[in-house]
Amino acid sequence: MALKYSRQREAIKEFLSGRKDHPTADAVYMEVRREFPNISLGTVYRNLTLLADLGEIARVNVGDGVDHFDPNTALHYHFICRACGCVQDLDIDNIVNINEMASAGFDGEIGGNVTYFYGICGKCKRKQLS
Amino acid sequence: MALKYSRQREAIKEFLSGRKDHPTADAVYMEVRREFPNISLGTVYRNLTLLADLGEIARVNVGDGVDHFDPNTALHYHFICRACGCVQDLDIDNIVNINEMASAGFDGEIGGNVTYFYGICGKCKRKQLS
DNA sequence: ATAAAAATAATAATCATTTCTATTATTGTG
DNA sequence: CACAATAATAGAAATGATTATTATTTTTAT
Repeated sequence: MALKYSRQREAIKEFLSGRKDHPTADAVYMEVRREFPNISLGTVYRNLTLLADLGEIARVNVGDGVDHFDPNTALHYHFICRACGCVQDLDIDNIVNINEMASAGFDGEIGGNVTYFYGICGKCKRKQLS
Repeated sequence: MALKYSRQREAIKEFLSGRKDHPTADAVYMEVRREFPNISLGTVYRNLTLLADLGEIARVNVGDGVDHFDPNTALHYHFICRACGCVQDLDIDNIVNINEMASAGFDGEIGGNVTYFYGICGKCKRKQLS
């Protein structure tokens, strides 16, 4: 099944590429709908899954029950605010090799890890003080 | 709303305490049903949530779309097999302080992190070789 | 221009989980 | 022990995210 161009898919990719807030499928739907008023949610889901499978975007599971999508496919870590639920990128320069640590004394093979951090984001922290 | 005893809740707690395989709510339901043939799935969910809120068990999100439950509430890490989906405990002795690393240059407050490892478990690895 | 194949919109289905409600079980007090 | 207050239950319906289905529309190679 050779890939065929679709304006909807381009719009989804285009929208996502300008985002740093890791939108959900529904958030993508809401926005792309302004350009394509009768795009269906199913189309959004199908294309997000396709793009993720192609490796053009990343699906991010931060444990809040909803999938988020990230135009940045490079390895990096995420922070999730317990107060507002926002998802932000973290810039950890020292990449610790926790995979090797975990491999010690384990009889299987560790291929990777998923790590996310949670707490209170800067905005919510400032709001609490006032 | 003061807590009241319930035989169903005891059975759920009892069953879970003897497990190392991190069962899902449905798996708990299937087993406890042998003792309480008409326990409802809703009761299982409600009690698992209650026990987790009380801190007597832990809810484990390993990114497979289903919640798992763990009688071990102490800090430890999990491994998920990409082949069979099993969830195992990992024994990492050196606990790296990645929270502090992530905090560097971040304007919010990091309270914790969720980390899980994935790969091929020992059993599946051996199966692949044969 | 056209026909094959892929993508779409709209809708129905699925799956995990939560909520609702009438009934049952637990428990503190007389 | 009886009994009333209230928490917990079973069963069923509801919810929310996601996937599947299908008839129609787009894309694209010839």
